[in-house]
Amino acid sequence: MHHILSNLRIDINSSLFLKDPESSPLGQKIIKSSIDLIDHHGIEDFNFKKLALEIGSTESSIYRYFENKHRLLLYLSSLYWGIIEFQLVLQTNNLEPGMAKLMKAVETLFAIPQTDKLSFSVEGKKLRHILNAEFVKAYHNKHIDEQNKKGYFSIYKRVVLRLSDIIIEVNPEYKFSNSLSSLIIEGSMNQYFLSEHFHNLTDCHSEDNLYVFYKDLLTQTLKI
Amino acid sequence: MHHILSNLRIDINSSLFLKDPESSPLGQKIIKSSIDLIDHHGIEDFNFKKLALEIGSTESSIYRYFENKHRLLLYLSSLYWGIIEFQLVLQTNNLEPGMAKLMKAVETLFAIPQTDKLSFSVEGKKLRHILNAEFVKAYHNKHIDEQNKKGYFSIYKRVVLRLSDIIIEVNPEYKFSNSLSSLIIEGSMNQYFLSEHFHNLTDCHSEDNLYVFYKDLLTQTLKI
DNA sequence: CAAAAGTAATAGTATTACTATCAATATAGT
DNA sequence: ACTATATTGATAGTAATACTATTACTTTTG
Repeated sequence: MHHILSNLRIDINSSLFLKDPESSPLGQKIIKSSIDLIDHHGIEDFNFKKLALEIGSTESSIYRYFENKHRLLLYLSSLYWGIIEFQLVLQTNNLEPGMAKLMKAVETLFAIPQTDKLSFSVEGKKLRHILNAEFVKAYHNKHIDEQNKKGYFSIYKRVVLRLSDIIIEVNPEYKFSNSLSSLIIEGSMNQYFLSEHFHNLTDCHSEDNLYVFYKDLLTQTLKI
Repeated sequence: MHHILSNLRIDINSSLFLKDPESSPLGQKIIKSSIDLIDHHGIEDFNFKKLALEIGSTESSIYRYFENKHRLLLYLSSLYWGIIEFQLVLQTNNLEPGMAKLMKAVETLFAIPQTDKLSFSVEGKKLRHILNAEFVKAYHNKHIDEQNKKGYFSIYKRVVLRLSDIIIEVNPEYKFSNSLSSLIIEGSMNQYFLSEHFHNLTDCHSEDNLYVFYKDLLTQTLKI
């Protein structure tokens, strides 16, 4: 039902899975190997048959953990945003409101999620790559409203709203904090994607460039 | 091979179709009805069987025009961006470089594509809705690099670069014009999407709000 | 009016996503 | 050690989808 990270727990909506993957070696292998496979071949070329082959199990066994691969992607997304949220809080909650805090938050949002204290082994770099490449597919889907109601995106939404709060602290007069927050977060995933596939549509080919781009954008936009 | 718009032609990459849909009544019905159906039910619930039923034809007949539904989506995307590009040029090429020109460009990018001078009937509002909802799926796909090489996204890319050029005119010192342009364009589609499905993650629930949000963002960011 | 092109009708294949059933194995409690 | 229970493996099968193939009918064109 949740991941333990030191003594902090990441609560993943339990209706995303049929059986908690953390609770067994097979479940843990499912998570670990699905990240490897999706990272390497993309979600479209990924299915439970291939995953079963990879971990030396069977399709039917995997179906006992997840209803389908889309739920698994939502699980991985929640895991990712849960770690990011934890890091965001950890890095910023003791800082004074202001641009320095906001930029610390932005930096944290792009950082590789720290997975070493998770109860099972997950490669943070691969997890981030999956999210950058595939997260849009997690919500651009015909069941979005129904799934949203069930809370499958709540961690992600909380992250957007937390960044929005930090924006508001910088400039309480600013009227578009939610839009700016979502623009920044969605935008960063998209800029990664562009850098990989439509190289000349972005100037940000490294985290550093993206950081500078956003720092300038935010500093100018939120000037009082 | 192209759409006639007064005397301007929108060249759509001819390898996107097997047989030009403009060239026959059936082809025109395919375009018109696919827009209606995708607009109404989304791309996931759309297939050539349903389309055939809708227009009183057969699956095999439709397959003579398009290899698959993804190509059809790419065709519709090219049609959309082609119209937008035309409008963008029309509205801005006689303006003096500067913020007024940039904001005119931004306004044009969100506007409903004018389809009345097209050689066949297409509802601009529906076409825009499809793009806002489904365009990400046109390029978040495992064949992206191969398709990009074939030029399936060239009109879209040209639009991003045109906006980037207008940004540069405002402030020639600005180092992130490509990123800013793609952020604006992708962002606007995303803000529409958020307004529809994750209401509280955006403050832009109308074109006017989005315009104000961007105007402020751009004015501040590009200040010399 | 004949040739050609375009379309309809029908059937069929391959793949994918998912379900059902039952046997084998491991684990836990007594 | 023995039984009940949970977990996984093995196998088969279903339904839907995306796409292909073939043939016949209809319309257009020279």
